[in-house]
Amino acid sequence: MSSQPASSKGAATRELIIDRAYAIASRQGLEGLSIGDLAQAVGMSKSGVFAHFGSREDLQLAVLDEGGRRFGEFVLIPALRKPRGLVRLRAIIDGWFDWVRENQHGCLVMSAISEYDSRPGPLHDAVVARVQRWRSDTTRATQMAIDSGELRADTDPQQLSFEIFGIALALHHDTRLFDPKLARTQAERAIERLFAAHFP
Amino acid sequence: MSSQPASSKGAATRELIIDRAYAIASRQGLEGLSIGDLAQAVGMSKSGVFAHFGSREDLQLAVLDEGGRRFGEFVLIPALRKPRGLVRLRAIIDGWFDWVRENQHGCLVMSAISEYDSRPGPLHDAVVARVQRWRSDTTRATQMAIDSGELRADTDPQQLSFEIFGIALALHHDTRLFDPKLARTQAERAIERLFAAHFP
DNA sequence: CTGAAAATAGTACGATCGTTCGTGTTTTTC
DNA sequence: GAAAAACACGAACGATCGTACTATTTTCAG
Repeated sequence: MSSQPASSKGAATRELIIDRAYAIASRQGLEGLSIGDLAQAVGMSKSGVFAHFGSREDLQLAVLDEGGRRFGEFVLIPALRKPRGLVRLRAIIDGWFDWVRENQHGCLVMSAISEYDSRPGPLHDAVVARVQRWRSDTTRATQMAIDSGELRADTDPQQLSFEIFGIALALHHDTRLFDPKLARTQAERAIERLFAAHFP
Repeated sequence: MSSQPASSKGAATRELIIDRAYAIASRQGLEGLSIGDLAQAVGMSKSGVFAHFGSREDLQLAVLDEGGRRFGEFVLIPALRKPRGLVRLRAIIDGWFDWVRENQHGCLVMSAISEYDSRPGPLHDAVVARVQRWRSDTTRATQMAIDSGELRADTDPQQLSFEIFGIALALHHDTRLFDPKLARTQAERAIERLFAAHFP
């Protein structure tokens, strides 16, 4: 798959750079991503790497974008292939939980949220836009589960997705700081209790 | 108040340094705290500030400690003056929620969690120990509410405090990225629903 | 195959980082 | 008030940061 001619050499190495940058930033955060380290990781000169992006900030934006893209491909895309309603909503949640497990070393977007939540600038805006989109995707899936009658009609989809978000955050948190398996169990139990309270 | 002789000049300026450092690190994170900026903030020379701590890491540890201390003083201490049981547990949660509101610019401990959750070292260990203590405090308060019969006897206190933690994380998250007031309302509703599911 | 264009390397810059060291000043102790 | 101890300063260090500028190499179209 995706063995396109890659248009040009430059575009190909740019992809390589972003790939390595994603790996680094997932562990060190976008602020901990330096062009020197990155150049060494791809086996290029600093200036060679730098030339692909007008500035460090543009590089960070590109890497953040890649992070959001990978998350979407791992979680949202598969879920969208499921039928609307509770099945899809559960697919989103399960995919999200799996994502947390697969990325125990660190999730780029999550780190970015903490890094830029109260630091104005293009990166802050990009992070907010990303998270907002993701939240509204979840809310939309919740709304569909209400429309299909699988969740009670008086369910507030925004409230529900807020709480789902909280459980995912707690899972993310405990996975890193404490015991991943226990955290997963607790998160799943929390989700079940949450749904149970909203069944018709 | 607190016009103690401050033991010595050195201890007094050390307190001043940590106070300014706390303010900076709350916004920029402990990794974003530089000795140069800090020196300028306290009106001292870099080396003068540095001399109070053997290393930057020791400074960071001291600031983290101060952060935990302030959180404890704001949230836990007042709650411990309430009677055991649901009242105290609610005091913990309310205090926590208030803390998030009062620290919209940024919470040092929360930032530290993200910064060191997957970076080994003394700071990681200190963060984990702090959060672990806080979690067990919450769990203990939950257990007391079970013992008093205000929550169902089959309630799992660890599970419950996991979910409370998640709601607080979501509140923290949405307060920074989205609308603080809406987030607070959603968090409170989530707590009520959570308790309602565990009432006898 | 050739010439233009794109991609990469090399070098150097000013700034800032944490840290060390020697010296001077202030505080504490007797 | 003098001696001792604590404290603060200023300069300098090696390292690394992002970035600019100029060559050199590589790619691609005709």
